Amino acid sequence: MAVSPRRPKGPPLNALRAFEAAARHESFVLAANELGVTTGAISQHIKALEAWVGSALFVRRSNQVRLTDVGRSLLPEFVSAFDAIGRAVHALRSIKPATEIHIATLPSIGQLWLSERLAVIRRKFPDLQLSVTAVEAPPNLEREMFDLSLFIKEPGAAETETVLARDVIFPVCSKDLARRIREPRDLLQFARLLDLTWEGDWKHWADRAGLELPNARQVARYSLFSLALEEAKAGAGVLMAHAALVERALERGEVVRPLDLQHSTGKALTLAFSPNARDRKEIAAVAAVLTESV
Amino acid sequence: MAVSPRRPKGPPLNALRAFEAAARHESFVLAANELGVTTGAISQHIKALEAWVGSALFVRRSNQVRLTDVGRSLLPEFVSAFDAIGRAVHALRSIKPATEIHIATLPSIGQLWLSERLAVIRRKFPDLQLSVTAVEAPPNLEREMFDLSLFIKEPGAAETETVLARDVIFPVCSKDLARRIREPRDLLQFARLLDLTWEGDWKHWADRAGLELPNARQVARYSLFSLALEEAKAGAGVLMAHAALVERALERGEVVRPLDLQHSTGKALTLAFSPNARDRKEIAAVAAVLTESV
DNA sequence: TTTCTTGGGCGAGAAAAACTGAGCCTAGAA
DNA sequence: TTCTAGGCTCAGTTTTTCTCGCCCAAGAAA
Repeated sequence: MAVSPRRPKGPPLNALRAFEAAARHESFVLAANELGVTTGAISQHIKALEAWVGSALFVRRSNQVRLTDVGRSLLPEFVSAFDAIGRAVHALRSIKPATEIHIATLPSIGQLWLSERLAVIRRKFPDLQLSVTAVEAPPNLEREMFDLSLFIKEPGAAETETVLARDVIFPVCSKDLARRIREPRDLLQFARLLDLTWEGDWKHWADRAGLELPNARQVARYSLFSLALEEAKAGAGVLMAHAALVERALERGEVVRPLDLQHSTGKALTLAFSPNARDRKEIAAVAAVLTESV
Repeated sequence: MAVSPRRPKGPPLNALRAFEAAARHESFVLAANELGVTTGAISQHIKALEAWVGSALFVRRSNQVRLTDVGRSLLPEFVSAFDAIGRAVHALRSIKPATEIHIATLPSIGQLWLSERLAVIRRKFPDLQLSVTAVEAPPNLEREMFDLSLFIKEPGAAETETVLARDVIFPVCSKDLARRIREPRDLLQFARLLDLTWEGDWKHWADRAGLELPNARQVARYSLFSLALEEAKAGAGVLMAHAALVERALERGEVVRPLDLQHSTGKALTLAFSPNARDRKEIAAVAAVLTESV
């Protein structure tokens, strides 16, 4: 009889996780980003996994990776498996009262909306460690170790999300500039400021205003909304602003609304809860402060 | 705003797996055995995980570990999460035709029943790598990387299992001894041989035979059925045998049945399939040989 | 009682895995 | 044409994981 010394081993769990992330994003860079490692690490995990199965999971195309058909067919099973792990880990986390709360949000929301509310929360709950992580896209809260996330997005299921405010956009600029603006057409004399995250905002608002936008040179793009806002304060041009992000600047008079017309994007500033978060009193308390502060 | 450099990390996946196994068995030794590592490794994983949560998952009681209540409440979620992982990994494995087939079985079944059939299979499918792992208890085939398992057990769901033969027990001994046996009572003059795995066999058969077993000295226990069988061949006593395990020895006349009376244990020699195994032609072929050989 | 056995803890060192960083490559965009 | 984005590999390092040896306590056996 053939002796087989030990039980046959499965593939390394970390490689499976790397595969799941890479397959979901169909990109090593995004996967690496999600898992907080370099692409090299992902690449090696995938390679190890492919060696284990003896079959390619991705096709490498110089500039990008694509899932093979088998790879793609495997994906749903892996996604739900790691969702299950995520839920289990959340359950594990929730056996102790939270002393540290992790919030994920857009950089701009973090700086312009959350920041001052966070100060309130810290004052109210001095024992709580709050951490805010700026990420570009809403994380999967079943999976990742955030307790709350705050994004401007299409509202989803009510059990896991609370809508804080409808998302509304309108132009803002410095007082100086505003004096020279009477009607939408007047905006065109100034540079249009915009955040790369919301590239289409100007178009949406212009459509609503019946304004034709020349596809002009006169556009300044910023990778951060707050940068664009600073520029607007300084009179560099007109910024298409999201209400939640400029409420403070408007109150302070640092920028003004030259025109009343505003446009509802259909999205909303939305607070999302990780599994179990609603049942954990510290997290619920933080969420309550955020909700009531609107 | 508090800067939180990276995304909050979850606990190490391997620690979760260690917890799942340890919690399921409520024993570090068994968990270590299942995962193919030492207890020390398990111990460290658990410690790391407890540090991560900040709360005890097990209570250590010098001679054993017990799950805490919270630990126990977490278990089902972890079990199903790792089952999901197991299924995903099986799916992953099955994208390539099998070149290596792993079978789990009892040591005694491996030696006395499977061994010669394996030879047939090897002859028939020379390209196939067969590996047989001897384990004490039927592994969870959703989880572990076996393709087939072969055990004497209560038959379960028909989709994942095939019954090869009802489990029947009866006494066997050498020809010499058999000459001095006419009725059940005569057995008592000889040593009773038994395998630790089936400690209760003598009792069951004796009940059926209406025989009173003195709780005698005259019992020789072996950790391997095949050892006990060798002893029986040598005339050291009477062995309570399982039909499947002595069929060959009976054919060869190495042992004989001194009495006709046999007892059905209600269990069966059962071939179990891992997920997907039935759809993989190499595995199905191997299973067919085993099934037809009965 | 004493002794043995079993299951687990702890620490040091070894082994294995995972990660990073630099340099290279290609396709498509500017 | 050049630049950029996304990926690959390889070497070297860091981190994790594992083993090994020794200790301990409780319960079983003697």
